Amino acid sequence: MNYWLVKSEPEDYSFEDLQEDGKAMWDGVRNYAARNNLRKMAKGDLVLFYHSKQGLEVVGIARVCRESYPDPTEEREDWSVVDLEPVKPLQQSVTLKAIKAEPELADIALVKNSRLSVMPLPEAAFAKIRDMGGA
DNA sequence: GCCAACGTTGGC
DNA sequence: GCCAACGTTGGC
Repeated sequence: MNYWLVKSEPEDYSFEDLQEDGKAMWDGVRNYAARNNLRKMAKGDLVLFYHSKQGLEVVGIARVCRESYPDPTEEREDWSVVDLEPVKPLQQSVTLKAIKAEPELADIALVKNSRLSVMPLPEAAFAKIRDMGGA
Protein backbone atom coordinates (compact mmCIF):
# COMPACT_ATOMS: atom_id res chain seq x y z
CA MET A 1 0.00 0.00 0.00
CA ASN A 2 1.31 3.40 -0.99
CA TYR A 3 0.14 6.84 0.00
CA TRP A 4 -0.26 9.91 -2.14
CA LEU A 5 -1.40 13.50 -2.19
CA VAL A 6 -3.19 15.14 -5.09
CA LYS A 7 -4.02 18.79 -5.57
CA SER A 8 -7.05 20.33 -7.09
CA GLU A 9 -8.30 23.86 -7.23
CA PRO A 10 -11.65 23.64 -5.46
CA GLU A 11 -13.19 26.05 -7.95
CA ASP A 12 -12.28 23.51 -10.57
CA TYR A 13 -12.97 20.24 -8.73
CA SER A 14 -13.37 20.03 -4.97
CA PHE A 15 -13.50 17.13 -2.55
CA GLU A 16 -17.19 17.89 -2.19
CA ASP A 17 -17.55 17.39 -5.92
CA LEU A 18 -15.86 14.01 -5.59
CA GLN A 19 -18.27 13.05 -2.82
CA GLU A 20 -21.23 14.06 -4.93
CA ASP A 21 -19.93 12.23 -7.97
CA GLY A 22 -18.94 9.09 -6.08
CA LYS A 23 -15.87 8.73 -8.25
CA ALA A 24 -13.83 10.75 -10.66
CA MET A 25 -11.41 10.23 -13.50
CA TRP A 26 -8.31 12.14 -12.49
CA ASP A 27 -7.46 13.73 -15.80
CA GLY A 28 -5.71 16.89 -16.84
CA VAL A 29 -2.29 16.06 -15.39
CA ARG A 30 0.25 17.49 -17.86
CA ASN A 31 3.47 17.21 -15.94
CA TYR A 32 5.78 14.26 -16.37
CA ALA A 33 6.71 13.84 -12.72
CA ALA A 34 3.05 13.96 -11.73
CA ARG A 35 2.13 11.56 -14.52
CA ASN A 36 4.79 9.11 -13.45
CA ASN A 37 3.41 9.23 -9.94
CA LEU A 38 -0.08 8.53 -11.26
CA ARG A 39 1.31 5.49 -13.01
CA LYS A 40 2.72 4.13 -9.76
CA MET A 41 -0.63 4.24 -8.01
CA ALA A 42 -2.21 0.88 -7.23
CA LYS A 43 -5.86 0.11 -6.65
CA GLY A 44 -6.62 0.62 -2.98
CA ASP A 45 -3.87 3.18 -2.34
CA LEU A 46 -5.01 6.06 -0.18
CA VAL A 47 -4.78 9.65 -1.36
CA LEU A 48 -4.95 12.91 0.55
CA PHE A 49 -7.00 15.51 -1.29
CA TYR A 50 -5.57 19.02 -1.16
CA HIS A 51 -7.24 22.23 -2.22
CA SER A 52 -4.76 24.54 -3.95
CA LYS A 53 -5.14 28.23 -4.70
CA GLN A 54 -8.28 28.52 -2.59
CA GLY A 55 -8.24 26.86 0.78
CA LEU A 56 -4.63 25.70 0.81
CA GLU A 57 -5.55 22.74 2.96
CA VAL A 58 -5.95 18.99 2.97
CA VAL A 59 -9.66 18.36 3.19
CA GLY A 60 -10.26 14.65 2.73
CA ILE A 61 -9.11 11.13 2.00
CA ALA A 62 -9.71 9.38 -1.29
CA ARG A 63 -8.81 5.97 -2.66
CA VAL A 64 -7.53 4.76 -6.00
CA CYS A 65 -10.36 2.67 -7.47
CA ARG A 66 -8.81 2.15 -10.91
CA GLU A 67 -5.12 2.02 -11.72
CA SER A 68 -3.63 4.21 -14.39
CA TYR A 69 -4.82 3.94 -17.97
CA PRO A 70 -4.27 6.12 -21.02
CA ASP A 71 -6.02 9.47 -20.84
CA PRO A 72 -9.09 9.00 -23.07
CA THR A 73 -9.28 12.75 -23.68
CA GLU A 74 -5.82 12.74 -25.22
CA GLU A 75 -5.19 10.96 -28.49
CA ARG A 76 -1.82 12.21 -29.56
CA GLU A 77 0.25 12.32 -26.44
CA ASP A 78 1.15 9.83 -23.78
CA TRP A 79 -0.73 10.94 -20.68
CA SER A 80 -2.39 8.89 -17.98
CA VAL A 81 -5.32 9.05 -15.60
CA VAL A 82 -6.54 7.09 -12.59
CA ASP A 83 -9.97 6.89 -11.03
CA LEU A 84 -10.47 8.11 -7.47
CA GLU A 85 -13.32 7.62 -5.05
CA PRO A 86 -13.94 9.47 -1.79
CA VAL A 87 -13.22 7.72 1.50
CA LYS A 88 -14.12 10.45 3.95
CA PRO A 89 -13.59 14.11 4.65
CA LEU A 90 -11.25 15.13 7.44
CA GLN A 91 -13.01 16.30 10.59
CA GLN A 92 -10.98 19.44 10.36
CA SER A 93 -8.98 20.39 7.33
CA VAL A 94 -5.21 20.56 7.70
CA THR A 95 -3.81 23.80 6.37
CA LEU A 96 -0.57 24.23 4.50
CA LYS A 97 0.44 26.54 7.30
CA ALA A 98 -0.08 23.79 9.88
CA ILE A 99 1.85 21.33 7.70
CA LYS A 100 4.74 23.76 7.36
CA ALA A 101 4.75 24.19 11.14
CA GLU A 102 5.43 20.48 11.64
CA PRO A 103 9.14 19.69 11.48
CA GLU A 104 8.46 16.05 10.62
CA LEU A 105 6.56 17.19 7.51
CA ALA A 106 9.23 19.58 6.30
CA ASP A 107 10.52 17.16 3.66
CA ILE A 108 7.30 16.30 1.86
CA ALA A 109 6.92 17.45 -1.71
CA LEU A 110 3.95 19.66 -0.85
CA VAL A 111 6.42 21.83 1.06
CA LYS A 112 9.53 21.23 -1.03
CA ASN A 113 8.02 21.50 -4.49
CA SER A 114 4.86 23.52 -4.42
CA ARG A 115 4.22 22.97 -8.12
CA LEU A 116 3.95 19.19 -8.13
CA SER A 117 0.29 18.18 -8.32
CA VAL A 118 0.56 14.43 -7.71
CA MET A 119 3.10 13.28 -5.14
CA PRO A 120 3.94 10.26 -3.03
CA LEU A 121 3.78 10.55 0.74
CA PRO A 122 5.72 8.44 3.22
CA GLU A 123 3.32 6.42 5.34
CA ALA A 124 4.33 8.38 8.44
CA ALA A 125 3.52 11.69 6.76
CA PHE A 126 0.17 10.39 5.54
CA ALA A 127 -0.66 9.17 9.06
CA LYS A 128 0.45 12.43 10.62
CA ILE A 129 -1.73 14.60 8.39
CA ARG A 130 -4.66 12.19 8.76
CA ASP A 131 -4.31 12.38 12.53
CA MET A 132 -4.04 16.16 12.47
CA GLY A 133 -7.31 16.12 10.55
CA GLY A 134 -9.00 13.92 13.15
CA ALA A 135 -9.69 11.08 10.74
C1' DG B 1 -2.60 40.56 -8.88
C1' DC B 2 2.20 39.62 -8.26
C1' DC B 3 6.06 36.97 -8.74
C1' DA B 4 9.22 32.98 -7.45
C1' DA B 5 9.97 28.45 -8.70
C1' DC B 6 9.83 25.18 -11.87
C1' DG B 7 9.23 22.83 -16.47
C1' DT B 8 9.38 22.97 -21.34
C1' DT B 9 10.77 24.61 -25.80
C1' DG B 10 13.75 25.64 -29.29
C1' DG B 11 17.90 27.99 -31.29
C1' DC B 12 22.56 27.31 -31.46
C1' DG C 1 23.61 19.04 -25.07
C1' DC C 2 23.38 23.66 -23.24
C1' DC C 3 20.83 27.39 -21.83
C1' DA C 4 17.90 31.60 -22.66
C1' DA C 5 13.27 32.59 -23.25
C1' DC C 6 8.87 31.62 -22.29
C1' DG C 7 4.68 29.66 -20.00
C1' DT C 8 2.41 27.82 -15.97
C1' DT C 9 1.54 26.82 -11.19
C1' DG C 10 0.35 28.16 -6.89
C1' DG C 11 1.56 30.58 -2.48
C1' DC C 12 1.41 35.03 -0.80
